[in-house]
Amino acid sequence: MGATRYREIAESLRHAIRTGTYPLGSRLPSESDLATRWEVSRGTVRQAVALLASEGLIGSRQGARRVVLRQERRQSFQQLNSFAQWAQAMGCEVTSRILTRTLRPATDEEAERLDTDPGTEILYVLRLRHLDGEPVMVERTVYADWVAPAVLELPEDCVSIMDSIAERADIVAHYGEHLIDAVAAGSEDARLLQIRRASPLLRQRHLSYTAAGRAIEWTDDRYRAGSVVFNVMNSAAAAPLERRAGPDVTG
Amino acid sequence: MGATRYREIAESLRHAIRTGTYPLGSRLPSESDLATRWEVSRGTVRQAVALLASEGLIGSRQGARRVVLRQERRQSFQQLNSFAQWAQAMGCEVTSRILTRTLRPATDEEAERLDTDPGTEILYVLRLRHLDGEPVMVERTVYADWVAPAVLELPEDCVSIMDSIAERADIVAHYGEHLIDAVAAGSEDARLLQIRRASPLLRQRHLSYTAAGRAIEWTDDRYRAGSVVFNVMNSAAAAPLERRAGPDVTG
DNA sequence: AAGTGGTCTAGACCACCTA
DNA sequence: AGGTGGTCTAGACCACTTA
Repeated sequence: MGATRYREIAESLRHAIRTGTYPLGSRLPSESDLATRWEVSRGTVRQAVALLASEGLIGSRQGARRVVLRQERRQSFQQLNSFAQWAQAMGCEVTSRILTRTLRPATDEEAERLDTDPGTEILYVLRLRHLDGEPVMVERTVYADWVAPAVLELPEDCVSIMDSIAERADIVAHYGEHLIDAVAAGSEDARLLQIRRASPLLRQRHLSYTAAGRAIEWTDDRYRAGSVVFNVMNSAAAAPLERRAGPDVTG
Repeated sequence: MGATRYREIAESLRHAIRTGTYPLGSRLPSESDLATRWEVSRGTVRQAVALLASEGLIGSRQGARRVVLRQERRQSFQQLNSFAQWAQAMGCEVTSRILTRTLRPATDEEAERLDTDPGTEILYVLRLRHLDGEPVMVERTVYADWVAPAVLELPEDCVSIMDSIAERADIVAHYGEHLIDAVAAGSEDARLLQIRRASPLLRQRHLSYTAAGRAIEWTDDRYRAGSVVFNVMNSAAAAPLERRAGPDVTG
């Protein structure tokens, strides 16, 4: 996390927005104004404001000053990819328990997701996760063969598998792809989460991979309804999220 | 949609990625290489590749060539904000019916979302939407007072309200904020979607506003489970989506 | 009409990866 | 060690908004 000039400026602007120096709906100083104040070129100022725009904090239109759209910064990638990091940042007490760990050949779908050959030995993990003592999420993950040894070493109450394998085996997620939808609780889900069968669950399936593009894991996380909300901010300039048809859309 | 040099280059690269000139996992030419080929400066090439990166197509790390992460472009902002535009792009037949339109004072929550005073007269619309004849989504929207007249003029089978008011009244959404979670179907939901009460629904609440930051509408869309999946791609560099606690997380 | 953001150039130095 | 992306500069012209 290198400290650069444009990150400094961005952080200063973030702080000014959060503390009300530039209230919601107000206009930011012009680029040339900021460039003068910070004694940098206009290009560097543009890098700073582009960062804030990508965080959804400000919006812009040609010819008009930039406008403050929100006061709070969006959470980081780590917090989206890691349940533990997210929950800790929220100030919740997180506990987890690995219920089963099974080495077995990958199914065709798993092999495709993990970009490996069908039949490769992968590691399947079933895990139950709690917030402040309440069971909130069931996690079913398959880890790629080259990751499995590191995961097998971990204790069954390990709070964050991703953090642990980053530290011990230097396996770090750089990219993620997420599929979000709603499903009815199956009997295993219902038993573990202590809810009725067919209750609504928010499902987040995601694939993590390294900076080099190597797949690490493919996971199916199911949250009790009401426990979690996903939030996304977009604009005509940038739309990070897309909507897709589910399997049972007719046609 | 102005044609600029960097957009041209981006479109050309997108095409090359989609058609396999640069397959999944392969490396893109270097910036200086592209700059020479296109007879532009390196800065312009960087704008082009930044665009592709924001679409999730390519990833980058300092010192190494850019890598192809996916082949297909993410859908546009319009398609995320507009059910009709999304469905049409998918090749589905879309129909909609406005069931009720009611002018009434805004509740406190609605007033806050629409950034107006509690008690301001807003327009509440209940609408049922079909894909290929199947009821798929229930939409409950409140429109800001200044938008209401344009919406009241529309026929009850209007396919896209956002498109129509853009055309007739020049009211265009530029930004959106989305909250995604799962809920159980209420009795009205169940009746309209022809499913059982308490069935799982994927809920997308969203707020649209203009380029100037003025709130247009606040809506609660509920999809039949299995009909739609939200997809997001993120990286350590950019995380557009965040996870939030729901109302009934303990603590 | 003046101000502002959007686009573009032609350089430069550095940190990092790959061979 | 050479190549590559990340950062930064100091200009320029244009399209658009605002007063």
